[in-house]
Amino acid sequence: MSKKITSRQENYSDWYIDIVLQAELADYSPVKGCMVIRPRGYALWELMQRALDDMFKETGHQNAYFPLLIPESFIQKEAEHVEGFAPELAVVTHGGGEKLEEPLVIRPTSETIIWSMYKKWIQSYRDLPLLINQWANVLRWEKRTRLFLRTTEFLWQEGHTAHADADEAREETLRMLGVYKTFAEEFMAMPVLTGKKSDAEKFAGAVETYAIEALMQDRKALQAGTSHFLGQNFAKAFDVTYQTAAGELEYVWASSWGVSTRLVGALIMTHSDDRGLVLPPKLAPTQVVVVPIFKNETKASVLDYAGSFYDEIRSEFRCLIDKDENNSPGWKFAEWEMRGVPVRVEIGPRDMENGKVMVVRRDTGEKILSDRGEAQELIRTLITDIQQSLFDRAKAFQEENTKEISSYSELLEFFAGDGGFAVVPWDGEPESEAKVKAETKATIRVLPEGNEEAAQGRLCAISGKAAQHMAVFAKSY
RNA sequence: CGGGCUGUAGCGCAGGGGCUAGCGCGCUCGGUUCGGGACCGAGAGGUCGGCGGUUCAAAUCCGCCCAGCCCGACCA
Repeated sequence: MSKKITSRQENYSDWYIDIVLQAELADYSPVKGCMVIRPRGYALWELMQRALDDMFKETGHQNAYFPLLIPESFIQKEAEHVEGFAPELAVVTHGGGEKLEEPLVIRPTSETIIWSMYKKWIQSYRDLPLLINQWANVLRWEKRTRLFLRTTEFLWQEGHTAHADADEAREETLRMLGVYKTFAEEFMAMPVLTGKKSDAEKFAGAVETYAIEALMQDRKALQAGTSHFLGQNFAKAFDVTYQTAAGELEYVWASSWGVSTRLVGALIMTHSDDRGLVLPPKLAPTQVVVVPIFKNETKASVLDYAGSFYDEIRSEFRCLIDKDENNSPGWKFAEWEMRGVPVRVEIGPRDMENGKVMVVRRDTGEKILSDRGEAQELIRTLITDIQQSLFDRAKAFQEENTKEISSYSELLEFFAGDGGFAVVPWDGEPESEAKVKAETKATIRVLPEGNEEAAQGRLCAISGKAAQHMAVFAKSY
């Protein structure tokens, strides 16, 4: 046992960090709060990017790239936006050895620079909608950072759309929220709640913020993606108007939406176990690893048998064959489990003689002795099964840890214990929300669709007044 | 940014004013092994996180700084 992963029970934070470092997903950089995404982690991100990017293209978006540096004055044009971001900005004051006339901000998000350009590009209703996405890095000076979950610099995509009317912009906001939900559930096998954020939690500069929220294994919520209806806030701040068919000048309506490398952290915390990373097959950089088991006398023949099997399946699956001669099979099993490869195929002399291969699934540890001729189909089935069963397991966990609450004492008790998602009738008052935060550390994660109707006739669990919403509270990352 | 803990070989740690800084794992070479983290032998690898101070002498004592973890404040 050379590598040890702290158990989740012993220390959930240490467990998470152990996995990130030992599975070689990322490493600390010399700069505080920053991280190096290593090839194994970046491969995961690339697969996420590919799936998301396809979905963005299918919904009519185009990619573009806007600059890293933003004039400081731009950030200040939208009042709430300035206030929201001021504490976490990094500012460039010098360039080429000289002090700059106007400092440049390293983008914390790109609304301002994008809307300064949209002003140039939009004149007529014929220019709308404008549906642009960019893949980029952003920088936010975070006080407390954690690998993938909150880093000073991170990678993300940000979609920025401009529309002729409010309904269309709202529709876009919700469409992309739906894209995120689909991606989270179908690719990451991570069930999410969707809904609107309370005012306290919404994006600085947005009219409405929507989010997907997932429940991690420690029963804390993680905001995994956000989609904002920006109203005309940025259009007004940057004076972006268009002429309608009737010849009137109107401000443009906007949405923006993003997901980041935080998704990698979400993925780890949703499925992994005390042996290491567990990855859903759709996003696993390596889906199948073939481990030949041989002695000196059997080496050539086993490698030949295992190698030909590997050659047969490699066109269908992302796979590797581990021919290393220095590590024992047991070491390799543990290592590939730690790295989260969904399916392992063990092939030794016995299998070779009997025309078999041993197929092992990472999520359950189940070993299946298969005829060699049937193994590829078995793996195909397992890949689908594992994807589904990871989702089912996570979904069951989410449901087990979601509780409807009606009284304040019950709420306190819930968050003093294991916690999870608490579905709570809420009067809609910021004071009630703040009280819960102060006394339990739990915040409103989302106001799910249809929550107002569900709250009718109920009393706020915090104030006792008439409830306006059924709010989902949780402690969060 | 406040409180606590930590920083010595790639990783995990021991040492705690004095002569050549150790141990386990890993790494390199040779050999034997190989169906759940193998073994033998020989090696390589260190400005003791950084800077400054005290001292005849600092990994060790003092100060400042940097980084990491935990708690808090803050955080689309």
